[in-house]
Amino acid sequence: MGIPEPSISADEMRAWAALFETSNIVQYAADRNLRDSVGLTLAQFEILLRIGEAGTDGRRMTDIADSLTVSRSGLTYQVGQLERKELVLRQPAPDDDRSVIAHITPTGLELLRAGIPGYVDLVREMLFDRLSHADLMTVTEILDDVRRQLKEQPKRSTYRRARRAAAPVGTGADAGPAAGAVPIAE
Amino acid sequence: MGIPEPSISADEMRAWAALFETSNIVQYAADRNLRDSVGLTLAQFEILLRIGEAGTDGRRMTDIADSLTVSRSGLTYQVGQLERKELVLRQPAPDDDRSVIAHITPTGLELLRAGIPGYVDLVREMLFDRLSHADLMTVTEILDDVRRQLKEQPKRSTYRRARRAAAPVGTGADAGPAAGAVPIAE
DNA sequence: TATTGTTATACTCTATAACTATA
DNA sequence: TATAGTTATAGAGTATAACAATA
Repeated sequence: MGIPEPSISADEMRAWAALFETSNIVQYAADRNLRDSVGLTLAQFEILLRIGEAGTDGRRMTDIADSLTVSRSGLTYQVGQLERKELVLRQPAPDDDRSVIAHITPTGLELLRAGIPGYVDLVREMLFDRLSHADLMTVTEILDDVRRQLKEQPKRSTYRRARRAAAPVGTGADAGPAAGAVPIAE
Repeated sequence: MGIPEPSISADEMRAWAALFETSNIVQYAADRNLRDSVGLTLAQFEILLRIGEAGTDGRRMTDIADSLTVSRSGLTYQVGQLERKELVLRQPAPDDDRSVIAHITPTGLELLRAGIPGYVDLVREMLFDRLSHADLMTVTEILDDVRRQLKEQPKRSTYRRARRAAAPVGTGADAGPAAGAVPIAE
């Protein structure tokens, strides 16, 4: 009863909680801010950013999906929203007739320019005004490396299978399996 | 045209992107994993974790909401889902008749124990197997500090007002305001 | 008056899988 | 066969504001 060893996983889960919550709090705030300032959700704004970054060349749909945490159909939906607002234009790719290239429109670019300063400011005020530049670089190096690794393999639309079958929600009777004590955190 | 100085904000936005994307990728994977293994979304599982951690005392709804990125009504909805599955039980608070305390049920505890190992493993494999323990501690210290600060003031259900009025989406004509060049990132 | 929590409505988004078309 | 993208549909989740009750 009760777990004595601080155990590695406790450290890890605190680290994960810090990452998780910090990221979510800022994302939430950015979402509210962007809805107010430019009428887009954070998800939409991030997509528009990706497309805008590509300049006049535009960007393939799959490319965009891979650079974000969005499914194909989810991206189709969101780009559809952007297109309805005339911030984006889809055109067939010249080299591969299966592909579609999304281009940013002048209106879209305008909106991007209107939204970016506030977005940058918000992230700075919430995150970076509380960090030394050294810490900033440290975190970036570490996380950027992890991110790069994570983006390599999963190839999007694949996901880890469960490693452990469990009661499918309602099966209220089966011997307690894994952990043995009330205190969570392990 | 084109932005010469790498500018602080470019560094910052890369740091933010690393945090943002890493967190999202892992959250997405954890969500899929938990749906498979215990039939809960990550959001629901996190709520159940909060309630489970509190043990027999249970936990006030507001308390839970404040420890997460959920609105009051959103929490009511999600706890309602958990209650329908009999993983949680709500009872009026003895000391404050406005408050409601959520308790975990034996079934809920069982499910928590079934789900935690896989969750911990996933986070470890995706995140911490790619980090030295020193880096782990560094990131935790830095982010934990930021998180603590962020959680103090915003007091939940408040949010920053937009700092800059902008075209409400469809106003396709007004002089380009803020930034001056195509390349985004500033 | 401020807080706690719930409800109601409308809407947005997501999951899933089927489907078309090209490589 | 595999990849690119869309569609359809059902369901889950969210935003907003109004509401009741207690502090």
